[in-house]
Amino acid sequence: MTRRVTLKQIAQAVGVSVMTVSRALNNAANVDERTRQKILKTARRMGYRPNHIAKSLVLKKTFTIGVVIPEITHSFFPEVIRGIEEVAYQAGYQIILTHSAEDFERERQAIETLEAKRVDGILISTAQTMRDVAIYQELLRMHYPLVFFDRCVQGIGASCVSINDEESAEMATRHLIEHGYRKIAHLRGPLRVSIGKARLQGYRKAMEESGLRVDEDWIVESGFHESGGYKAMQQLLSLPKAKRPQAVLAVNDPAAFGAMQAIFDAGLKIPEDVAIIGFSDDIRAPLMPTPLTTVRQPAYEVGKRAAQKLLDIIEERHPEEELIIVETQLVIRQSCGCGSS
Amino acid sequence: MTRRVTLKQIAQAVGVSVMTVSRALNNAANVDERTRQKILKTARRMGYRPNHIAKSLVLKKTFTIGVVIPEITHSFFPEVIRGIEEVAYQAGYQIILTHSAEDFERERQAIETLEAKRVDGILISTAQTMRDVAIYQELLRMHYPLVFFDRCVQGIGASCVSINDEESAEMATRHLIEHGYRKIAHLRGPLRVSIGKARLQGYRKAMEESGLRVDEDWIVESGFHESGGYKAMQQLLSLPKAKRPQAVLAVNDPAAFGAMQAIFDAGLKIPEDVAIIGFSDDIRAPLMPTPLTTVRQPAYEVGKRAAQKLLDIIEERHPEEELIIVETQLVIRQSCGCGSS
DNA sequence: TCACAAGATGTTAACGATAACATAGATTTT
DNA sequence: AAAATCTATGTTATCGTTAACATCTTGTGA
Repeated sequence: MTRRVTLKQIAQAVGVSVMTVSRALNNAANVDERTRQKILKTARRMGYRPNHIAKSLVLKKTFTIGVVIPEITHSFFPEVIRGIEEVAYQAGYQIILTHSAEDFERERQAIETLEAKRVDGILISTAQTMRDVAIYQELLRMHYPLVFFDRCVQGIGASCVSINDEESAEMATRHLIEHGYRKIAHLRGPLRVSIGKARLQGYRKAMEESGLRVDEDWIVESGFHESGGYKAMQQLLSLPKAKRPQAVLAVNDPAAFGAMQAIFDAGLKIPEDVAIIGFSDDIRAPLMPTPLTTVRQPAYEVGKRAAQKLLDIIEERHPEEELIIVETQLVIRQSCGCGSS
Repeated sequence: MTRRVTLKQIAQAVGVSVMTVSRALNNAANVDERTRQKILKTARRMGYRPNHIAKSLVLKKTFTIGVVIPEITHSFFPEVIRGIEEVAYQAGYQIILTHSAEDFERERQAIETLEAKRVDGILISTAQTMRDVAIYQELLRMHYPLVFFDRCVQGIGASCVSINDEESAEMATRHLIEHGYRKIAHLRGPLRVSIGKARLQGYRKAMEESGLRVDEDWIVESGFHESGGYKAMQQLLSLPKAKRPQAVLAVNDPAAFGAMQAIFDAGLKIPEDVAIIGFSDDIRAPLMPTPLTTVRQPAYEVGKRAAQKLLDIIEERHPEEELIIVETQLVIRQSCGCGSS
């Protein structure tokens, strides 16, 4: 790369000290207007580009935040990123995006690199294979600004932005119960991931409070993807007829899509034979052969709130731990048994 | 933030010079094994985290690449990003993601910041409102590694990774012609964006070579979104019956979705009344009431190739200008008039 | 007219790391 | 055994910028 123009070179060209150039370019006070103009002109002429690396070194601030997501393709995260990016942009921050591909080791590496790059703070949605919380605790111990979003680790003192998973799952399950279904199954996510646990709890709570028995065979792990949903649903459909569920709450929409395919492949109908509700309001949800009733997660909003909270910590406005809940909404379509909307 | 441990502090603790610590931590030769072990142990105990900012300053290398995309939500770009991230990760690079929101001024700012942060190279997909190419030329003049992807600026000496837009549009148009349609319209993108221009050209070429007349009223700008596609299609449907097109090639899938809705809202049927082909193979394409025939763009592949090319330039393996074409594939479904596949 | 404030600019050190060269002591070569 | 080579380590300068303090001018009020 061509050697870059530095403050020193501009200083020499204009015939002033480096410090004066620095002051002029940073619009600091106490610089003679004529000197400033001359410096600005020369800087432009010479094609000067500020060096934020040097600046960061002395300021101990990079105006960069690190984002660690487990998954890019799933339509939820791009929306979250857009929210984060929007808030960061407004505040003059850049984002370094890293992708753990649901792999804990890769996530740990990502965090290490982000630390090495001295990002001003980190936003994390944990990987499915998360094993221990020591890395996060270490970050917190050093007072490294850290905010979890969507998939949180709670109880270690970090702020968290997520949706009210438990209540939402409860609400969705209640909706199925109101339709008159009694045998309701749940395709659950991994329990070490916060949303997996919370949604399962919400499901259980709704069943319990309605006095419905939960057969443990109705709770099957599906993971977050189509294929897992397909297999899990097959398993449910292979139960003896008396045990077979009339309705299913899926941990997210992709799992629901897989399950719908399995139901279809078994020659059954939705919602007549099996009703189903998903979670996400994936872009594809309204386009399914039977449009999918689902819990809409305002992903953009989650991203925005998470970034705002992180900046509040970084800039020491509201550094205290906080649990921010973004409200969901049950989007009723046909898969739950409701008439065409 | 807590004061960070530095090489100097480790050096003092162990009783050696800073340089020895640096060497030990970088696995350089000529460090006594016992000394190295002692240093490594002390570094770990003290919770040392390397400072890439300082490192970057002296090495003039950040192991970071900047990515500028015009749009995050559109399912194409998240996939591209995943490809970029994957290649970057393998090579030990991080990515700074910036989002121009289709705004030229914001894109210019993003590039400036990336330069200031001294990223080792930049990947760009230009904004729709692109006005002049001076910024890119400036980057190239300074030999700043730069690769365009998807929406390229050609003829200024930068490498570009994209799909064979023109040929693909030609192929898709031919397919419509083979179905026997004669009056074929095109919902085009903005002409200042490379894909807008190329796809239009491909359409024209196919029509011309088949000896079909192109009525200029058949070429309507739709932009890249549903709403634009909807409006553009309404415009086509309002043409006098004799001029009304029998088939449409849309510049991308979202535009096609909008158009399909307009056709549906006009009480017409796809493909019986109007056939349509899109471009992208959006995740929703197979789920449309009439599944959409479309040109599949291997987005992940585009991301990978772009990142690889950029790294080839950065690491001076293949710095020469190159036009990399990733092959598309016509995914035949029903909207073009083909029977159920 | 003198002391003092304010304005404009300069000087020095620091941020945390590495490159390049320097220097002891140990080991090999002839 | 002297010279040459290698090994382990240290010293100094540097990357590009800013903070903090120092200095020099000019203007101002008593």
